[in-house]
Amino acid sequence: MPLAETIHRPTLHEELVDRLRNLVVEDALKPGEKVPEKDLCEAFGVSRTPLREALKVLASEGLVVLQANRGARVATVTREELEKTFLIIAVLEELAGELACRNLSDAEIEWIEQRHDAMIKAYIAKDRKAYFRANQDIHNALIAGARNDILETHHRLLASRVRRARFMVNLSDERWSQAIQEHEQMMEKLRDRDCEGLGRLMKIHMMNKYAAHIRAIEAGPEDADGD
Amino acid sequence: MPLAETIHRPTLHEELVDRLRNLVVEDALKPGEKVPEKDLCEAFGVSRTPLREALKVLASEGLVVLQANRGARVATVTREELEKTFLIIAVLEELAGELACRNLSDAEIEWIEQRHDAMIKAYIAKDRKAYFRANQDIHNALIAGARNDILETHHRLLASRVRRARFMVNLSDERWSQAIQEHEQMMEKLRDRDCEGLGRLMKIHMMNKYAAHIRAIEAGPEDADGD
DNA sequence: AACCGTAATTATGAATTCATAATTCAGTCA
DNA sequence: TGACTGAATTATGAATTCATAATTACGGTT
Repeated sequence: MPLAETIHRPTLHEELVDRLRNLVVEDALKPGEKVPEKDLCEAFGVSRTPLREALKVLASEGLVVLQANRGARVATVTREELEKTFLIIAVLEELAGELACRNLSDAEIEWIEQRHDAMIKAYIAKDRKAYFRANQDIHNALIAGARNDILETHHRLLASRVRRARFMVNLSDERWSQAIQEHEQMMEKLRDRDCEGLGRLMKIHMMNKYAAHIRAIEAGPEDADGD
Repeated sequence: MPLAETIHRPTLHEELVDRLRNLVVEDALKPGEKVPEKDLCEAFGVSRTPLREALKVLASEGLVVLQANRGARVATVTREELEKTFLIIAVLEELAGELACRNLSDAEIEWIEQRHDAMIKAYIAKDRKAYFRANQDIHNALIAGARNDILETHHRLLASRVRRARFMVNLSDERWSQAIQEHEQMMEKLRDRDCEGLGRLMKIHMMNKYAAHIRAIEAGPEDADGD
């Protein structure tokens, strides 16, 4: 073990990338909205240079779109893009599940098991907030468990673009119970260290999540929180 | 059909992103090398502002690493990162193959078939340059055929990081003939529109490519061109 | 000669300034 | 009244400037 971890003092533009990304992901900046440099500079109390650098990075991540001489807009996600993105996320989660299943320690699986139990409790109590948190923890643990930071990065890039879509979907009772069942199966595979099986399930889980989302927006585009 | 396509005047920083990326991918800037802003500004005849914006983008793509107050270096790819990256590329190609197989028109498949024949001819003639070009065309056509620009983007991001590794590998006779066989099988699946089959093969093809590469660098790290 | 500390130099992060493209708005004319 | 023209305003792309961190060079000490 190294004596100490290298100290990391973030530069302004790095800080701004994070802050701006959060604004977008947390929906403080809504899709299609224009992002005037001046206002953001005032809001963050920085000059335009680091802010513009940050916008360039976010643009390369696809979170905002830059039009030359016309500034930045928060990227909108069309139904097509949503489908394209979900397909990719699904195969990345499949891979992540397979790798995580191989690499997670027993203690880590135990921790996931606990979060799983918490998720079930939240489901029974119909506590969507708690359910959502536990669900997030489990998925994050599985992605991180793959021990593949590049996979994690790309997963995060893709997920951030559809985050609103994923979590604003109106979680129907049917879908909710289906999701719970899928999670039960996933836990089983994980316990048994059936790695290919877990991967397959995670892919299916993601595709079902997408299908449920599409049904929700086709039915009516009012928002909600969700799975 | 629209009367005219929207004119796109690239900004300096966009232009620089492309140019710099090419320098890295084409190995004019070698891994680990420091990339001093001043020199590049002179080389490109621009001020530091757009160049720095471009470096931030390349850093977010992982092609260069930025150290605060210490400038940019071309990213080095460790063996671990190489493996992590290949795993992801493999599942993306699997997905791409499946989608391309469904979406490609007969005419497009015919075109790929022609490139495949050209590749075989190049193999028989032991013309590595021509082989390489045809091989690239085929892979690109399959990725593009997936009709998923987001998949294409992420594939490109990942591939650019390992491009040197992928194509500098010393292509052994054994591996070369194996690659040809794999391509034959892939063409067969494509002709039969066996989409899952093509996807599986493309994944395997990529993993074998990786394995061959590892064997090559374990054996001796002298460079060459290749499959 | 090797090592340490300090000053000079250089390179980088960030602010500011400048040039120009885009937008807004007032005024004109049909 | 409404659409068009063109000046005024605003916002953005890029260059320049400024401040500071990092590196190098130098000199003293042992």
